[in-house]
Amino acid sequence: MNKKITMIELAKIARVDISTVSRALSDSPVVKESTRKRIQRIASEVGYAVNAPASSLRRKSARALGMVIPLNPETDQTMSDPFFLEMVGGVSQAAAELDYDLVVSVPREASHAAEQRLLNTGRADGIIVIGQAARAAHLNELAARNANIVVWGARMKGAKYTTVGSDNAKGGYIAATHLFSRGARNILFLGDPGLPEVKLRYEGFKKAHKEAGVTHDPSYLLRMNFGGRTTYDQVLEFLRAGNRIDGIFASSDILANSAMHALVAEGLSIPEDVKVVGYDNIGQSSMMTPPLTTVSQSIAEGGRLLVELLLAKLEGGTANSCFTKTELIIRHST
Amino acid sequence: MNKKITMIELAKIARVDISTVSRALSDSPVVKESTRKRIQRIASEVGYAVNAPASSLRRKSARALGMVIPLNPETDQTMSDPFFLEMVGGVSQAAAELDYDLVVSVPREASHAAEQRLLNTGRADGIIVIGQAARAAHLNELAARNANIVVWGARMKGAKYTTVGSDNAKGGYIAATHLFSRGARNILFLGDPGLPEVKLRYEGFKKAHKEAGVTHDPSYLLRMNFGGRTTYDQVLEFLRAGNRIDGIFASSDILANSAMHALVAEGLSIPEDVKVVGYDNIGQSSMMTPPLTTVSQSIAEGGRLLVELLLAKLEGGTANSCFTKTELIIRHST
DNA sequence: CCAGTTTGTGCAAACGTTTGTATTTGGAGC
DNA sequence: GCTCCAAATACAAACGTTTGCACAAACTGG
Repeated sequence: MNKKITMIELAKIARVDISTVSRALSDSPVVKESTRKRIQRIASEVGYAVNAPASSLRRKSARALGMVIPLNPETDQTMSDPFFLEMVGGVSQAAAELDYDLVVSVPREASHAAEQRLLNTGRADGIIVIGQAARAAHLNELAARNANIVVWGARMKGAKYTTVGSDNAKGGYIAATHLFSRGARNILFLGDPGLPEVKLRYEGFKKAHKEAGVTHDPSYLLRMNFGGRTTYDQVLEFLRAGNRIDGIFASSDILANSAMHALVAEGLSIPEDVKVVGYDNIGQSSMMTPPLTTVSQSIAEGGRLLVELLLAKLEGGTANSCFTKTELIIRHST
Repeated sequence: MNKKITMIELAKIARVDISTVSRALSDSPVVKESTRKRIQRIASEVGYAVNAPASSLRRKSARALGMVIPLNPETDQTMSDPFFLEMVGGVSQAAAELDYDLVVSVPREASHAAEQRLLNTGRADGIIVIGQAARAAHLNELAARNANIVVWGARMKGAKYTTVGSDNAKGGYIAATHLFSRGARNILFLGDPGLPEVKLRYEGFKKAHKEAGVTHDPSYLLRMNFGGRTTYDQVLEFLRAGNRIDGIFASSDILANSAMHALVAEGLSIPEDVKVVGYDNIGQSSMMTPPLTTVSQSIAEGGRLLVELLLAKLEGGTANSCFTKTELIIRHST
């Protein structure tokens, strides 16, 4: 490391005071344009970069956002779920464009220690939490202390924090409606309605049934967590128990994929025998066999919104919870 | 934000000097055990956390690692490739366990500006770069300046930096050998040998052919980048041109998946007509139809190794490049 | 009981910025 | 040529830690 140059040395080179350098580098209008340009030129010539810790210390702001991705061992979601990971991409991009760094934390425990730490240590100015699930109480507690926090997920009653998420009820509704339009009448729902997001999807799903005059047998709900490890077996068992279906709505693409796998194993063809709709529109869904029709959550848009709302909060504004565009991506026409 | 408490106030409460508090919190053996315990207790009671920027400034170490995931627009790899993203998970976990924070950066341009910035601003003590591709020269330049940098990828001739990666040559070799053992003789290779990793995989692949006495027709190499967007069409075209194959070795699971898709479209069954082997063992590969036999890169292990080697470097040690366990995951027996 | 040693704490100086305030500089107006 | 004002720059005090050093207290052995 060619010994790092400091602002003081830069000031010496430019023959001005260090304070002028500081102001010049932050584009303060108070320093004369010619001086500013000159200092900036010198800075880039010698490869100077403002020391982040020092700057953060003095300004009491890290210009960094924390991103917390809680892996609830209970729901069996792992880092390999592309949904989570696409979210990292989206948020990272959005943060970078606004010149914020992103500190990622993947806590194992269910407490809100990770959030606390990021905020209390001053390493992040605000944090983005992906998924609330059983942690809503914790998050509320944090939010109550006026913490700058934005959450990806469904808006829950009484939640004190800002959320961004897809319109889950609408998502469930359009998925079911699509299946009806393709002739499906006996639709299996996959997911854990214990999670607020899934609950809303299920409700939208049922609402569509009611409106279409199709009865939904509650036993056509297969409870399973997001991990997808048990999906194949559960669906297989369901089919072998003699249940007849012509449609599946899975609350995530990963579940849909495993379910399709089970269908094929039972000799059913997709979409001729059974039509399948997923949720998320992860990158892989277009490459599945057959390409999966799914409800798009606009993960990239979500990432951008999360960052924007958080920054608005940091600047003292109020940020309202909002939905990302929730639409059906139709991948096979039958 | 209940106004953050500082070490000074903590010292007042504990009726000791701030320096003692500092030492106590960092588990210095020089402060008496009873005092240490007492201070730590008080700290956790009042919810005190050491201010990271101040600490970083003083210690000249951020206790944070940078992770750079360059998205080369040329090779069309996007954040949605689960491989990259699983890597984030692995590294993040490993870093957290060693009490380091992880600053993630996803630069768009091909320069090494992101690495520079993370290092120069002192926001990260060292950085992990995922993939080298066309950036080897940049990375060498950085490494030459004694930068603390560890790279995921194949070890390249003359590279000055430490690398961690799977044993690509071995991977290609065992993939081909497996296909032979299943009776395949006309194997199609998918990937871009312009990339060092893929080149090695291809060489191992050819070596296996030579040893098995099977001739490899160079036209059975379909050049394509990692994105996978064109794979389906390329494979389809290849088949429709009348080429007969009974095996495919794809240099990534994503490519393998699209290729399988094309095979099915041509009425070929897997693995009866064509046996397919992928590379990476991403989470989805076990859920494909049929489950994909693939060469495992041990991404989680890779993440751990990257972090460990980088920390070793930070502590002044020398870190030798190394391989992760590279093994075949057999998912269908035929 | 005193010198010498160990053990535990306190003092104070950094670390590299940012920013409120003071000071200089260079013009304009008279 | 002097005053006054604005524009541009310099001064200096923080920000919250860590750590070398000095110091005090408590032991040890002779």
